[in-house]
Amino acid sequence: MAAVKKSVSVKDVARLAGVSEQTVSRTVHDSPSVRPETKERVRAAMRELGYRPNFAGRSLRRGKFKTVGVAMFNITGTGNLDRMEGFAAAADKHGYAITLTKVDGHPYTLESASSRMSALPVDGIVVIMNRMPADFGTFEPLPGMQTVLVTMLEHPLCSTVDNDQFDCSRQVVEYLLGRGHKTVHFISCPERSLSGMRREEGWRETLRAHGIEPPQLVRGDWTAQSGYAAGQALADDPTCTAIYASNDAMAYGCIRGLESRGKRVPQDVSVVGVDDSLGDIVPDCRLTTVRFDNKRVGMWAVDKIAGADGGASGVEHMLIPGVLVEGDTVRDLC
Amino acid sequence: MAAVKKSVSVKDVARLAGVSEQTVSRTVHDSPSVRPETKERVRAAMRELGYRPNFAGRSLRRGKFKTVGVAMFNITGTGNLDRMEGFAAAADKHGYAITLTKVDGHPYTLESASSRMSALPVDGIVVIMNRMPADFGTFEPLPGMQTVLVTMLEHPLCSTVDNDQFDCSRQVVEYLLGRGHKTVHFISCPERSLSGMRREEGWRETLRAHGIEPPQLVRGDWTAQSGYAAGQALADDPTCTAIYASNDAMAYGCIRGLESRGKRVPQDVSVVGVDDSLGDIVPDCRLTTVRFDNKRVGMWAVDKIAGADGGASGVEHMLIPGVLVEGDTVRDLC
DNA sequence: TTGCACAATGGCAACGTTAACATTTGGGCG
DNA sequence: CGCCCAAATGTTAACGTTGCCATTGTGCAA
Repeated sequence: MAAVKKSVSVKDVARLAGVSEQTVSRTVHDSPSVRPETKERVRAAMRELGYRPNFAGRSLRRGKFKTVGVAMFNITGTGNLDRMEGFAAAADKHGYAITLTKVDGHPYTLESASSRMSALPVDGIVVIMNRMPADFGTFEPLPGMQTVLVTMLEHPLCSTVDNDQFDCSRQVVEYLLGRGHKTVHFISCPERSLSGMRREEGWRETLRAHGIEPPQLVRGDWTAQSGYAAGQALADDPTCTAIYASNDAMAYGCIRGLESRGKRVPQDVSVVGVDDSLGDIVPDCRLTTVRFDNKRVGMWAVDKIAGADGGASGVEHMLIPGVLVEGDTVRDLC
Repeated sequence: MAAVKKSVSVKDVARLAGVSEQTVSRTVHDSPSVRPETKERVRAAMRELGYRPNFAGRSLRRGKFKTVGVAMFNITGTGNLDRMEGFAAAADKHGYAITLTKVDGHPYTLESASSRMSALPVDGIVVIMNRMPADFGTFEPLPGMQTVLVTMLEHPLCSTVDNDQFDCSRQVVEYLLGRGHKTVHFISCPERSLSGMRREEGWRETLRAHGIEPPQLVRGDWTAQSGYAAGQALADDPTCTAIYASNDAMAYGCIRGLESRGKRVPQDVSVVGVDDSLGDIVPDCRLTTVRFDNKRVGMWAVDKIAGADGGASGVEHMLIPGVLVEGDTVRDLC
């Protein structure tokens, strides 16, 4: 029993309620031009039959899906969870849904992400870029399909949004200089990371802007082990009183590396990380770090599409600053 | 120019190619009953007009969306990223898409997740449960809408899938006993966690199955700090040679707590965690832990829906075992 | 009483696609 | 030469919804 052979449509509800299909539709949309008692009768019929509006029929009629497609080359990545939180929140706000797709990265092109998504019921596309797509310069979004890229690079035809990596470094460097440190050493990341390179630029240029020649950087590979090695290497450098690491894992590794050489943090050396990813994992260390607002990045991207809602809005580029979170790993020399 | 007023339909392509709409449709689906040269002509027309099949029209006609809805109460949660990777991979395999929705947890009911999703273009629903919904016992899935719950609890009407938490503890306890430890101490988690409680049960029952009365457990709160305190507390217990912590953060905290009391890991005490979440964050410690296969959990859920593809498949319950990953934090006493 | 405005409801068509059935064409064979 | 079959293509209708316009009913002013 209760075996629903086929889905219930407005027609069925209309028949049961003894009204026209149009009146059912109007009731669904709570139009003021339906008498309350009629509405109630229709609603009762809907309940009895278990009516649920059919999305396909509706979209076909309206020519809109109220859905934003999110294309990712890699699902597992720092901050993706928070970004998704943002996607979902913004979509929710606009009455939109999110359709998620993993795009095969061979080739790693915006074109492949875009065409993959365009077969799905979406009104706009968000592409999360992890590295430089081969066609970044030449790509053009599908006509009528607003496309937002999550990247720090600016694109002439697509809006873009990302964390402000340069500003992140600026904040850290100025914070440390403001605490009386004469210079800031840097533990970098592999050169293929766009955001990491931008952090490096920010560190370098901010120091120069303060008339300080950046010291030799130590190259890391994102892991705590590489941070550990960097910490040991820097422990013997008497000019090194402040270290800025490209991520928290390296910062933590660095602290342990310094300790292994008899240096104490923050008494002897100050250390700052980026990412706020240590959370509750480490018991003995409240690291000073920069917290990015990936949720806001995600919201901005979806807002751009769902907020425009047809009205073609212009291309915009947004960089969202992080917030420096003070822990216990920086000493104030002043 | 190239301003696309309205979308191109089969009709437009048909006109340009000088064939019927049906032939266009057949070409799209690469039907063998269209002559190769005709196909080529149609394809050329599609390219020229930039034709993309309309999802709504297709779904309306077919009565299927080829989409699985994923409802989450909390997007940010351990393992969610891996699960999503699994959702996306399985969806891809079946030619399905994933629609993601965050469900407001007030009230925290399966009903609210289900009705939220049912307004969207989905053929089936996956609900990720983080805790016990108020209506778990009474919930019935919408007719014709296959519903899979990601939870360790079994439901009479919905298929379920999750990590096998009991087996995880069994593996850890038997591994430690097999290394000659006489008993295994346990750092638990807050009582509201379903999975945590199941780990606790597994620990207790496996010890009993080996004729060992479980020692007093130490209650933690998932944080490294609580693990640190637990480690300090257990450091003075001479019977404690092996500690099993409900997650990696507490395990790591515990190691540091033991060290602070002069105990060394693994020489004096062995420590095992769960989650494999330390990754590259910690420089000096390759923790023995249990790695869950959340990607497989996600794949199973979507497979169940997309794989059935209309043919109503029965209710199944799946628990996916984790894998014990040997690090350097367990001593073999044999 | 008539006309008119307005509220409530109904009828129809169209959105884009494709299943089912219908038609045309060409070729092989008796 | 006519018949039949198969391959290739065309025609029609329907999926569920809703915008547009038409119709009906009701109360009120002229």
